[in-house]
Amino acid sequence: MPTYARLVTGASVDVLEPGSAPWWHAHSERLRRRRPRAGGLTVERIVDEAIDLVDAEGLEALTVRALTARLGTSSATLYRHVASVEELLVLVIDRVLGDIELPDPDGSGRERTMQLAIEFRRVLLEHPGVVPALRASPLLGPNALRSAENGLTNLVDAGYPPAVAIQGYLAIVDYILGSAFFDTAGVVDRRPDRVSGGGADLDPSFFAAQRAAIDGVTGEDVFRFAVTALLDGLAAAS
Amino acid sequence: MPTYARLVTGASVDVLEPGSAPWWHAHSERLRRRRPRAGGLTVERIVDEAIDLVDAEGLEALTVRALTARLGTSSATLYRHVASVEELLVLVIDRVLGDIELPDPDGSGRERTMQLAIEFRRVLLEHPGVVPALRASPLLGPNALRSAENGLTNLVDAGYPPAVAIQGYLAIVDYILGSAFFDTAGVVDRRPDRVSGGGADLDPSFFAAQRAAIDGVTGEDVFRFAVTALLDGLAAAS
DNA sequence: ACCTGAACACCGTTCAAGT
DNA sequence: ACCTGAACACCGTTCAAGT
Repeated sequence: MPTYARLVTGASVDVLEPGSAPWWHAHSERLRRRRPRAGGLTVERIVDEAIDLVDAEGLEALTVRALTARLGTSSATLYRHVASVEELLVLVIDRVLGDIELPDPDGSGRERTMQLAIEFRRVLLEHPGVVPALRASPLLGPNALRSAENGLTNLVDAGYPPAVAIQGYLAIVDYILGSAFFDTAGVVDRRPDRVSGGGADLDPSFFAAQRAAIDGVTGEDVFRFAVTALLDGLAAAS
Repeated sequence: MPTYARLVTGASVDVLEPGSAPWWHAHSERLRRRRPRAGGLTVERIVDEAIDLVDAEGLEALTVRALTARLGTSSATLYRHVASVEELLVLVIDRVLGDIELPDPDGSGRERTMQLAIEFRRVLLEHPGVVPALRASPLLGPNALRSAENGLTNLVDAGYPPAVAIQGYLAIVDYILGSAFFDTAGVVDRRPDRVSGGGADLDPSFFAAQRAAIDGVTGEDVFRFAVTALLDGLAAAS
């Protein structure tokens, strides 16, 4: 049984849910023990190539065969570095979240909250194809935790009592993810037969259409408006 | 070429994007022309069975073969009633949205807004497995439009200027969908090997875990809090 | 006129057999 | 010690052949 997880981390490990806290722990252990050969395949190269593929052709184009063809190996080889597609998606997500630049620490808590929200959204919209995978696992990777910690700190620094800060944080994150999720609908499917179809089959999403119909109201406008409203509501609840 | 769409609505129709406005138009035409035999398969039966299957075993269990086995026919038969799985999902979504009960018209605009939001969320959480399919197409089905119209009317009746009402509506809908989306993560995957695993592989999502960690703060609490905050922010922007 | 067995071109994943 | 061709058990979808 030469599955990767069994070989490297013991038979019990492939039971761990990819993206769970114990899985992340086992994963970092795994990476530490790696002694990659020059020119050989690495998890990093696999994840980078996967993101490029999804950005170019959408999530449904991310198949083991397509990815390994790009990497110049056979599909079976992938499984020496990654236990499953599910695991690959978990790594892709945290990699993307690593692009989030934390806000200038000199700003006020409220300014930093807005900055982080906009930056979070920016990163997600930069990789629309990846967005649906956000839900496939809890966001417990190192990059996810780094942003979460910063987000909570910003709200506490803004002066909200901890209980309010937590609720506000959860509400804002749900909103960021929800808005990114639905603002990227329709952008993601890049199957050639759709793109070349023209007209009706390129129908944007309902919400995008509504926004476009209202002069000057962009997804970004609604986003700033909503986050501001949430922050004001937070103040009222304190 | 006996594909359903070609047979009934003409060769150009199977180019229509399922869930788009022209597709919905063609679909209602199609249903009007149907003269179903007694005991025969109907789109309604297919959709009902699909929802039952997804509720019981999750979205990834919804395969043509599994569904037609439940319906007592062969997989090929499904394609006489539905053009593709994508189309089936569009019908499933609008069917679920049909469960939304519109708020008591005697309430104030603000009360109705909150009622509709909570009811929308309730329906989505009742069918956690279908939630990810919400993004697969624009929400332009008859039931989706019915709720959207009500939602906008409620905000206008609450006294917000139309421009504010629209932005508020979009923000609230994004939030409802986002919160349902992430609150149902982890609940959806009911593959037997996961459910029986116990412990680590049942890890709830990050946000659910955080909520559970804070005594008495439920997803519902955060939801009411966030919608209230958005409404208050709306008032401030008017 | 309706239904379907068998096939097609895909998936993710495994493993015996190569080097 | 690492890689991979070929296979396995699935997908969604099609269509010739049945009734």
